[in-house]
Amino acid sequence: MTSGQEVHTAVGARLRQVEQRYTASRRRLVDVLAGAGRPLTIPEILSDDARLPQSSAYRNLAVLEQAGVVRRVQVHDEFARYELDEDLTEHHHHLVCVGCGRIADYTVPRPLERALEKAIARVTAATGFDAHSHRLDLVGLCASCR
Amino acid sequence: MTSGQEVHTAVGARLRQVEQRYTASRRRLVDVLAGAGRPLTIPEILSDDARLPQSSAYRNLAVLEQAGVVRRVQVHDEFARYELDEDLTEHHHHLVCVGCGRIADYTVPRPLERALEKAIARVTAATGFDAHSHRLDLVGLCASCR
DNA sequence: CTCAGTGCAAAGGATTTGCATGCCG
DNA sequence: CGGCATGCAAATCCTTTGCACTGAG
Repeated sequence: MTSGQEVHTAVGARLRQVEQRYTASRRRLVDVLAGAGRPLTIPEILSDDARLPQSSAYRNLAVLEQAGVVRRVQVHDEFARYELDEDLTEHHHHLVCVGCGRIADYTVPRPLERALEKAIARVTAATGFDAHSHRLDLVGLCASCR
Repeated sequence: MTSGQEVHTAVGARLRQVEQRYTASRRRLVDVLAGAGRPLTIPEILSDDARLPQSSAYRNLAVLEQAGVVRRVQVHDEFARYELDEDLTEHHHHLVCVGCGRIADYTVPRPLERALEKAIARVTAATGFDAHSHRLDLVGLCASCR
């Protein structure tokens, strides 16, 4: 896990690469997401920092996504969710609770992760599909919804 | 892979379990999805069979989903997609092309699938999250978009 | 006859955009 | 100063719903 300061430095660099500024509200969005440790919906983000107007949140999250700073996570939920890019945090997957709709991060054992990557390489060779990344979600019930 | 006739029989049974009829338009939806071999968006489904009005398609897909006949697949796409439930087809995963937005089905080698299940069992034990199913998507570029 | 299913048109709701204003560079 | 970022409000667009009609049992 990188410190908050490092994250901001890295985010600033990425934004500059796509000729975007690292403004105060964008910084706030990054702060909220960095502090969550799980993908957040827009309503969650807005309630976390009341100074963020809805439309600016949507607009800035789109900019941040384009800059490779945040990632949009789509689930069966009605709301889209956002999280920091894995380069800024760590490679992980999601536990999707069908009871309460919450999403938690988790990481799989290193050996399995390696097996996944090997298998993905085989898929590329066999199908001609060039995989940039993979998503492994577990769908079920979290401890409090069981 | 089950034949078209078997699929209809199984679908009819599931609908009866939730006290729903297997009507002509529901049958058409199942036919379209069975013939696709990949998750389809509503526009794709509608253009495949012009006799399906939009609102009925949405409504019947919701019924079929509730009956466990179809599954809603959410991707970065703007449209939701639907596919037949895995019990009616076969356990598989998705190749998501970021170029054209298309989604293809694929299956991973049996040994990896077993490794996944073992790892999932460990996650359940360690975190208290009770996983009913898993999703493994590969995100990248398909052969024609490379 | 009764009631679920259908289809049209209108409503809903998350997300996007137009436009006037403020602020960074 | 010039142009991007902002914030409000209005528009978009996928999806859902109200309502009158049809058809199966």
